[in-house]
Amino acid sequence: MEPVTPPRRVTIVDVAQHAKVSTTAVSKVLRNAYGTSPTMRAKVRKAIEELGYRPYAAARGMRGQTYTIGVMLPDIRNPFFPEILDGITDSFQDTDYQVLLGPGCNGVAAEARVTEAMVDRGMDGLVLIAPVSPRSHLERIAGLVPTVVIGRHGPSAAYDTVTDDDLAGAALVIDHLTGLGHRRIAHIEHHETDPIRLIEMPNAVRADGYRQAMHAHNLADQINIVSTTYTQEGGYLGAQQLLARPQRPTAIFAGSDFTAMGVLDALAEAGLSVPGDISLAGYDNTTFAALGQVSLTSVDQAGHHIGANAARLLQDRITDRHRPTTQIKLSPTLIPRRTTAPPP
Amino acid sequence: MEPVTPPRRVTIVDVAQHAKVSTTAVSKVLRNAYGTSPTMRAKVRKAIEELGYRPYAAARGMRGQTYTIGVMLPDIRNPFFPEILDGITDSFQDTDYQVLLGPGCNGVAAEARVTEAMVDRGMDGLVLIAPVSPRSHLERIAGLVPTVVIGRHGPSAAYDTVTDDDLAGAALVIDHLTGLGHRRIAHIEHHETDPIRLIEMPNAVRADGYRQAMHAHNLADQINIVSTTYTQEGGYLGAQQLLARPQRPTAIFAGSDFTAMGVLDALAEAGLSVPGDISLAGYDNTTFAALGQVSLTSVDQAGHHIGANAARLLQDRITDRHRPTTQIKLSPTLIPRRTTAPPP
DNA sequence: TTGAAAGCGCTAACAG
DNA sequence: CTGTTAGCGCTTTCAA
Repeated sequence: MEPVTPPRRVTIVDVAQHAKVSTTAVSKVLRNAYGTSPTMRAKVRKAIEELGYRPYAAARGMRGQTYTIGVMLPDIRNPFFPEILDGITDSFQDTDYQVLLGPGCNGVAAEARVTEAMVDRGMDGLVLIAPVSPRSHLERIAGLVPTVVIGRHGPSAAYDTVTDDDLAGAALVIDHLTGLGHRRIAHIEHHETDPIRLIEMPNAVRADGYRQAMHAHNLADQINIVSTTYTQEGGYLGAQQLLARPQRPTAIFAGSDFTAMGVLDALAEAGLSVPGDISLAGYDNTTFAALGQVSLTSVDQAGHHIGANAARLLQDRITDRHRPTTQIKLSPTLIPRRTTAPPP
Repeated sequence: MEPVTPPRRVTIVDVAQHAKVSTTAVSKVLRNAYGTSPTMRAKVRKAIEELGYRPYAAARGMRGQTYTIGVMLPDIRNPFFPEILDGITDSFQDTDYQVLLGPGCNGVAAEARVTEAMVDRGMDGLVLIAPVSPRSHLERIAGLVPTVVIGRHGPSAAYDTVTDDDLAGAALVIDHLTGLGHRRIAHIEHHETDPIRLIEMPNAVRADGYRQAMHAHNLADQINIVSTTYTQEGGYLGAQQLLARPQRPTAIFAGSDFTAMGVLDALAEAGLSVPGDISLAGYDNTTFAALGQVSLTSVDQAGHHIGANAARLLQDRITDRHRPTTQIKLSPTLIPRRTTAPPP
């Protein structure tokens, strides 16, 4: 057997003929526009129902809206991002907008490709989650399409932003650890060199928060940072480096839960127990952290809340492109679990 | 400060004027169509470059192609799906197609909404990953747009399929466990009642594979199934039910890694050690299973391979809508880790 | 090999 | 309140 050629789509013209009205009328009913009598609405609705009509987005796109929101997700594997995504999709659930995701955006080039593709497809709004693209690119995109950027510190005149307070999050961890009696607290950061990203990226802000919090606790002389990446491997290598240094830390603040997973591997390999020998905290409160076998102390960012706020900002911006940009900063909370305890 | 109104997009007309040729010429060069001289191609390419022209997908869509592939992912949280997705996107990397994901497709209604939205947006091809929709809906969609279905057993005349051999996967697990000396091997399945899904869904096939393999090992009298869901909670509840039954199993085959995570929780709560008291195997070989702290024996499905095959089938079908449908079945492999050992 | 022109389905001026 | 009509940017006959 073989698939057959698809039948011609039902168009607004078919509906108009069936309902014995003009196409304008149909269009207006579709968009709940001004100037339609209840009688006409009923007739049109009935025809739409009977014919199974659905508006063709490409044609609508040619006249302005596509009713599509694009979300750029840097890493679909990071269990933190789905929360944000849910927050976004839930907010658009009862609207005519459909949310579509751009996958595989690892790196500046891939991000550019995906964002351009979204612009080309006439999307009505964009949410960029933790983009690594240079600011100039973000602002260019935002100049073309209403855009909200999540997880990038530093305000912009071109786009709205939603961030979690990474400075406060890092402080939560250090407060928790010092409260338990730790002094030799090390940090594993995601390496960053670009001067703008050094200010704007969450990883850089977390490292900064670590430094500031250590100062605040009069532990400036204990500051001990190793610079790898926010990956399991980065955590593994980072922990090995830390263990090789003269004074072994009694606690490690890993910049992300992924990193913490690698730290756990390295510590297990070195025959060290957690939290017996070393305490460990992560960041993002991912599913990994919550697993009973892992039970990692972590910082929760309320991803759903972040996404919902981004969606609201985006809808506002779509409504009024000229309103001043808004920056929303949300507060993280600490989730203490079994990987942190008083030092030995 | 406030964002400004975006400048008018560069169109094919601008390019034509700039290059001093017709719009037809530009269109042909864009699509590498027949009937363009090298001189003309060069002129047009130069103009495109200088003006930074990008084709507007909505306009293209009105005449046929949108150069967009839609992928429906049921659960973005399942760490198995990103592998498939990578396989798909990698295959489309060097083409003009852009892959976009439909998020939040949990349940029949949500799936319908997303698939319809993709059809409305004139997508050129669809990949549906492990859809739960009734077969009739899948075939209707496939009648409208070239479609490949992943992870749904049972051939269709309307769409191509790529599946992993779940029957063989279940057998791998049972072979492994019996090889270790287990006889009382229980299974936790995802509850299914719909008669068609009972044949087509991977979870149902895995349960079937468990039964067949137990028979093959002359352990038909030991068959012990509990029916919950493929979630952490489902695993937790399933394990509790198993422990409450008269003869405690020496091994549990959980239908998914998610399920296995819940089993681990329940066993820990009951004071049972893994694999000391009970061996445990999962399915999907997700990131969870690979975590050092967990180290779960699992079945690997070669997700990247699945995705790549689906992409190839889709491209073939887009090229020729009338070719007979193809069914591809891939073979899983067992990844033994530390949660399985000989019975006590 | 090249270009003129029609039209895809929809929206929005504008006229009635 | 309702309908006529002119495009949106692109592809595709068809004629030159």
